[in-house]
Amino acid sequence: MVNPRPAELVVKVIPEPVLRRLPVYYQYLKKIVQDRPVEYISCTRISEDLNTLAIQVRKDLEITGAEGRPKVGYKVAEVIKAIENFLGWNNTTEAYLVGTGNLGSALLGYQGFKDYGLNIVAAFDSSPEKIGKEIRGKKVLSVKKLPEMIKRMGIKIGILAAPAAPAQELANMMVEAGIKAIWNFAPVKISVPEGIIVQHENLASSLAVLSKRLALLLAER
Amino acid sequence: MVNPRPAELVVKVIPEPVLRRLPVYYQYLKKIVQDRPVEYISCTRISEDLNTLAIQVRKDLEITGAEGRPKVGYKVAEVIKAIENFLGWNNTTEAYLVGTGNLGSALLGYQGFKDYGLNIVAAFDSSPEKIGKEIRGKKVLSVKKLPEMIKRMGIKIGILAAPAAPAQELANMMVEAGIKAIWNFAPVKISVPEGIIVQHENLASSLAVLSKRLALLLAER
DNA sequence: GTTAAATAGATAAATATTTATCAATAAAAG
DNA sequence: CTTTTATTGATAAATATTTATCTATTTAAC
Repeated sequence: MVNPRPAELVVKVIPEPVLRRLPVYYQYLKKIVQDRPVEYISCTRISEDLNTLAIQVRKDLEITGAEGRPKVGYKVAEVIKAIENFLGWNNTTEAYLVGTGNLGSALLGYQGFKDYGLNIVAAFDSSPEKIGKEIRGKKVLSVKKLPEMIKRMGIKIGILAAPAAPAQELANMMVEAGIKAIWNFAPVKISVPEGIIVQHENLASSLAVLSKRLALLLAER
Repeated sequence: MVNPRPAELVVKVIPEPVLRRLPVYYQYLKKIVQDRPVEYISCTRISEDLNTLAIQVRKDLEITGAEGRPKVGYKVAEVIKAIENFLGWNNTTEAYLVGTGNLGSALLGYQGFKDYGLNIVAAFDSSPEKIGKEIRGKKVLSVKKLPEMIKRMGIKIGILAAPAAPAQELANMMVEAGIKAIWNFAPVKISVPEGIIVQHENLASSLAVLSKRLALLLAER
């Protein structure tokens, strides 16, 4: 007889596609309750509205721990909570943003982050004209202060919205100072030591999918 | 004996993960040649620099039709061209942008798009203060003119950077006027008729992956 | 020349992810 | 109260994607 591993050690690894779909349900359900009070909703209904398969929705929700009732469906509020808890969006995480160009400014002004438990508390830039000013209500500090501030405030997430050229160096600086996760919007792959998380955000990747699909579409007939 | 399908009808469908990786190679290779003139590069080298597996790189490049030589590797310039051709980035596609808030403005100012064969030729907004002005050098027109302009210019790609609320309506308007592909940055899933492409860009999805991985990292030990 | 090394290309195996099927359950209809 | 229906939850199958193995080829070193 084989001894099963103790439950604590079985770290169930969640497929990335599932993780990426959860926020879609989350946004959808939040909109649902906002538009009109709905207590229950079924996977069938969700899948029709989001144009996917009911089985997939069921599988995905199962992972969050949400439980439904036959013939009725899931309690909307419970699913929202389940997704929040599962993703760790129930309590706020503070982050620093580095680079206040077009994209950086847009990210600073994005109101949606607070729904996802993310709070950008300050921005950093190297340009003297920007340092000391405020952008979208957030203080802009000199990148020279970045390491010290990361340490002092115990910041764990860094959002990198700098140009390609200085991106790697800025990432090194952040990691050195104790950042554990970098959300990278710079159009280069950055290297980090083992144990540090990098989430690469690449517009070009999405555009590639779009371009190819459009090309195929226009080519057929 | 089974008759194989004629070659023209065998539309080889490309896995989305592959499509998403191609721009990463593309950016990497462009940077390589920019930094110093390199004629050949091997999969091994690429995989080391990008921290992936050589086999994957080889498989991915194979799809673009690039050919390498044993012991030497691929001609850098040829791979770049192969990716461009494969994704249809070799000739420019014109696009309209709808919504000139923080994100819309950032997209208007993004210089990288021209490398990917995308040219945002005009922007549309409903706010009277913005109409008639220029943002990042691009004219802002009234959304009322959107359908007419799409038809007149034969625009095929619409970039939707509006708030969630009007997103669906704007999408409808675009499709009605002849748009074939929508790059959607609004934080809602939008529905379109069969045959129209929607590429959903969801920051929350990426953040979900980051959040979960960070939570797991901080939880261990 | 001959041999060794590095690499692409082809084929096969392994793994991850999606989709389908079936059984159990609770609500609603008759 | 019984039957029907819609639904979840569990299990299984199918498909997609990644990773490994093997072979052939080309270059460079000896």
